[in-house]
Amino acid sequence: MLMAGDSYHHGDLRAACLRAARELLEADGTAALSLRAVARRAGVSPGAPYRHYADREALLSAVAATGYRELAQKLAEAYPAPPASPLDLAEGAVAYVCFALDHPALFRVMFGEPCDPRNEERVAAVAAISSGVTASVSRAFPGADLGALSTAVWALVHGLAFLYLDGKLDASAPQVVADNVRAAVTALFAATGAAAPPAPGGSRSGGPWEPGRSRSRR
Amino acid sequence: MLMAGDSYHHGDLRAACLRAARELLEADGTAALSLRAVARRAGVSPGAPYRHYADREALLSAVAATGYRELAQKLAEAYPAPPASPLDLAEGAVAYVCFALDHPALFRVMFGEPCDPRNEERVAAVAAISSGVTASVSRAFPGADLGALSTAVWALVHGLAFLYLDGKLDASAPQVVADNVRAAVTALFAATGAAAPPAPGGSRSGGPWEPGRSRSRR
DNA sequence: TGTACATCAGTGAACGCGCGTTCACTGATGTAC
DNA sequence: TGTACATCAGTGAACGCGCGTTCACTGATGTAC
Repeated sequence: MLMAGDSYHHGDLRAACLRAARELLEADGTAALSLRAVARRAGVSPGAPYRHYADREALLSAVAATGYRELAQKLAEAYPAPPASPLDLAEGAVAYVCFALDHPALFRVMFGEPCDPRNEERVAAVAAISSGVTASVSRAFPGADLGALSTAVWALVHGLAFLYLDGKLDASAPQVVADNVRAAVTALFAATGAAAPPAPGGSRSGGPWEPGRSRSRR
Repeated sequence: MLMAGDSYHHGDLRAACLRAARELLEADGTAALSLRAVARRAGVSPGAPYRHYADREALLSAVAATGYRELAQKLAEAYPAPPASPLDLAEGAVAYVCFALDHPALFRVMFGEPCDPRNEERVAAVAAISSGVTASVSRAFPGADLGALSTAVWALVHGLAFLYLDGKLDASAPQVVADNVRAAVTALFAATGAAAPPAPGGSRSGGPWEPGRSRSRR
């Protein structure tokens, strides 16, 4: 009878490898994850992971998939209950960028190297993010060219994440990042018109985001 | 007396290493560039590059710098003589994405891994791109919150490049990419108002980009 | 112009390393009777 | 319940590899006189 953490041989080495890989990424901050290091960390011989993963690439894809799922989760949490306005998208952007900065090495595994398109788990997890973005955009901008606009919004957010990750933008403090991400998203919308519902008593164009009016974040 | 390609010892090994590195990136398509491979390709012993680069990291930064400069060049070429409208930004986006797809491995060296912020050449080359974007944005959107909007535009374009590079978006044909990039950028502007100068006789919102009206590209 | 010398770019062998992957094996677990 | 067997997760040693980097050296080039 299997029990978590106390089972047949090692137990669930498949999951243990994923955990070890994630820990290594957090600890060493490097995206150069090796199978041997994972095995070592999982307390297992170098050959053991091959019982569960065909090769290094397969493990990497599985790790990436856990990251995609976690990111999707964070995005879902970032929106207020019915996500409805363009400004809600800014909160999604903040969540996306924060995820990247909280897990830089993982993020690079997810997006920083060519990925194996034949790994179904991976493809499915990415599709979930993509369709989540599309759903949010469709509610924030009813009637827009959904495909093109979703692509643009995802790209905007994704690009912000990478630029922060690379140190191309000031990522010195989480609050600074959050404010600047909101400002960037807002500026893009503000520059081109007045998509957002008018703020009570506030002009929206070009001004900095007012922290006092911050949206529903936990 | 030094002459190009016929000089003191090897000649200009510093430049030859850069060339070899670029060739390897193009040929092998991998961003895992090794000093030894570069030396081999340059027809020189493994230790030779150390006369010109302190270590692998230094060579990588120098390679990245050539990439930044080349990208800046391409961006400059993408704009019509006085870049003035938001739609011109779409052409810049197309150029940026095309550069990434034309040089995927190089692009990943430039942006796909943590970069050494103490390499001055590298920092300067990045700053050139950043300020180029800012200049264009300031002309396309006079009066906007320049800092935030430039960040947003760069991020948008940068994110598009990465999503295409990762296969997250359909990159099957250059023309498809160009059209979709224009559509994405246009959709973002269109969704939020009417920033672009009205096209003669054309509604702008949500529709696909009309190829016949293509902007000044060479 | 010729000679002696200093410089320094490139050589090639060597170092120690960690890697991915294979493979015959062992031994714990589950199962058939 | 007990025994014989089949399964298969994990072992540990080994393979061949390419890597970054060092180092004493050599020999072509430039320079001082």
